[in-house]
Amino acid sequence: NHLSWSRNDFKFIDMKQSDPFQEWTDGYVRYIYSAEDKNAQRHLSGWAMRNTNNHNCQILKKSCLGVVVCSRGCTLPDGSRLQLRPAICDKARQKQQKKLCPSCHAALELLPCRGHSGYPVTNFWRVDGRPSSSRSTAKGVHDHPRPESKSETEARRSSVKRRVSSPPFTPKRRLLEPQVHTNKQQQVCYHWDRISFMEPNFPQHYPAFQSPEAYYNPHNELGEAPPTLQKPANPRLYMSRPSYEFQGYLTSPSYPVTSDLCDPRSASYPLDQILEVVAPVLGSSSSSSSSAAPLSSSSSFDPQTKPLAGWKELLKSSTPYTTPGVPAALQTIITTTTKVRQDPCAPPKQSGLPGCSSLLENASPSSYSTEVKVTDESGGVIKSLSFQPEPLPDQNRAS
DNA sequence: TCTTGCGGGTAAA
DNA sequence: TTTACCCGCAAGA
Repeated sequence: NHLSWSRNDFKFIDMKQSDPFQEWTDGYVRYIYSAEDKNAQRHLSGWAMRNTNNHNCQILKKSCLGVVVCSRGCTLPDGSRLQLRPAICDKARQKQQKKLCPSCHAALELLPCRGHSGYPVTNFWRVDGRPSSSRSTAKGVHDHPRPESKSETEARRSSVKRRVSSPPFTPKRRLLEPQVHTNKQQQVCYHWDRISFMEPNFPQHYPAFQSPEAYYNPHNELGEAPPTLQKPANPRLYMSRPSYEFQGYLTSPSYPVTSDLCDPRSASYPLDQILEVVAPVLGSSSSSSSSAAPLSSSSSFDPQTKPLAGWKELLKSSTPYTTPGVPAALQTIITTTTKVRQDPCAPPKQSGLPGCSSLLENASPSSYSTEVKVTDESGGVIKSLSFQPEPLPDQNRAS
């Protein structure tokens, strides 16, 4: 859906709008933040995201570490479950995993994130084309409960320091989010390849999965599917309940549940309400039926009733990269985009370009040759236009 | 002590 | 070539 991002890029730029900071991004979403946003400056995330070297000095890539849980799956005294934030540092994390569950003293277990085609969900950060903003792109749907947020972890640490003889740790949020699923359900929940996590009703069964963001109908203008996250297209727009915490962050406007939002041809979305149009376009069914799902307060979701075999059969017959409803001209942009680019990290003697940091600060169309491959955060080609001073190399090693 | 970001390097697809 | 991931380093909280 690079093209849809591209189009949204222009809208955002034109409208000079920014998103309120999203701490719990989930799904294939993208946000543009004001440069004044401290959380965005710190590349903050509620998820435990570690830095990943993508050999691209302009794009910071982070991948999710998952969540640390009790290996026995015990229930804390308050009825909640332990969901610790994995330490970011490898050594610290190893040390962390040697610790025991504060409740049942069983070993702790790290549930790795496998929400992006079997790999951890990734977040990409980069300075926006506008000098006063940055943007974040998330790829993948977290297939595990939320860990403690960073602020919670820090608060707990400082609390532990203050109170040497403190009672056993009970994460604050776990008090608020009793886990209603059984272990069997967890098994299902933790492996997204068994079910669709874009299933709108899913959060009703797993409160810890609640994301503050609106999920958008998994189809988009180009019909580009996430690499292998090929889930059956769900034509419905759905969103989770507003979070009961981090209200300061979650000031997203109320998202209109209209079929327009599901129509890739509609260009009338309020910009500050567009997060991302995601999705595997599987066949033609997804774009044609765009009935919006209401905020579901009841749930009929049952993994048992959605056998994977059915999904896979659907996937087999799907054509994820077809683009129903996409204006031909827009597709042409991609197919004709010149793939010549300069290496922004290359020494001046090779490229004649400034170094990475200065490039970010002084990015301008003149920094590149007349043929520029413009990519999104994940490295896909999104446009070949030149009016926007956005040097966007591949997310990975620019060579 | 831990987080964060950077970057060299390897391996697999 | 792309992507994931390992490792070490440095700066800073």
